[in-house]
Amino acid sequence: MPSGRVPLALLHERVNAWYATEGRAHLPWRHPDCPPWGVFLSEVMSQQTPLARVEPIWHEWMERWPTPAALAAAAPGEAVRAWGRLGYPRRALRLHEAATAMVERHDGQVPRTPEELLALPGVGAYTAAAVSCFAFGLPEVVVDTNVRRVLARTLEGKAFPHLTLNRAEARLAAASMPADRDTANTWNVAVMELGALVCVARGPRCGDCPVADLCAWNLDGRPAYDGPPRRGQAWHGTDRQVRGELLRRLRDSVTPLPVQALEGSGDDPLQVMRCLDSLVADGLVEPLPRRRYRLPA
DNA sequence: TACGCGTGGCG
DNA sequence: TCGCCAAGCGT
Repeated sequence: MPSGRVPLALLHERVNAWYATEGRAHLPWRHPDCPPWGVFLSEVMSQQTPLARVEPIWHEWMERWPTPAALAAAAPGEAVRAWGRLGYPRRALRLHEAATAMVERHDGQVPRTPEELLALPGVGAYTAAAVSCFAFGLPEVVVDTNVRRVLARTLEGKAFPHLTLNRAEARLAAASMPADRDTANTWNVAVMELGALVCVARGPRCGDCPVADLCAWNLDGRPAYDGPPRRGQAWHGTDRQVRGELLRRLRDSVTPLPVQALEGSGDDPLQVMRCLDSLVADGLVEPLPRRRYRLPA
């Protein structure tokens, strides 16, 4: 439960002022001339992915596919190939599908409202709100992992939020929004940035924080996290690893690969074939006659 | 609601 | 070293 003791107006003022001087204004999708399509791309690419890895891929995509129509005209497999090692490659496929939907339903434009954005593949509550706000200036409630952590600490005095975003937390985020539209738009990006640069998960830099003297967690002596265990993500020997290796081989080949060239993608042959089937089912891989495979044309 | 989904860097 | 974490989404 929020303490109700943190003065929100002061919180907004401090965080927004901090962002004006310390925020990464050089990020290309934050440039005033960046089109909504560039913002849209950056948001999908940034899902569960550090920005440092996103930036070079973003530049390549914007040069190659500067509009939704340009991407929609390409083969989906080319989007998967250009995705490189960004991770979660289904996002590349969904971007291609979203671009197609923009051409068919939105006159080739990125839609403006959260409702329209939510209807696009690969767009959830966070991305819809972020694009509405950052590309079009609508004061939506933008809640990502950074915002959740900052609010958990400053308002609730906890080291980390719950494992999953629940209704009470969404209410808290909405209630913590500035009433003024311009202030709200800056707040959305500024509080995210504070979580990304200062109020980080491990080793928070409270000495550099503009609201350390208001933060319930800091004022309470930064008590350790005492909630349920935060489950890690298995990797070695998992389907994820095998799928990643299969896709890496297919990305690196200009021509279709025979199944023999893919068999060594894991230690368990049955697992490799199961993963290959799952990639086909996901639309990330296209099967050809004579047991050959390629990225979808 | 809980889980599966890539990849790589950092403490 | 190795587990944790990163501008989440779909089922």
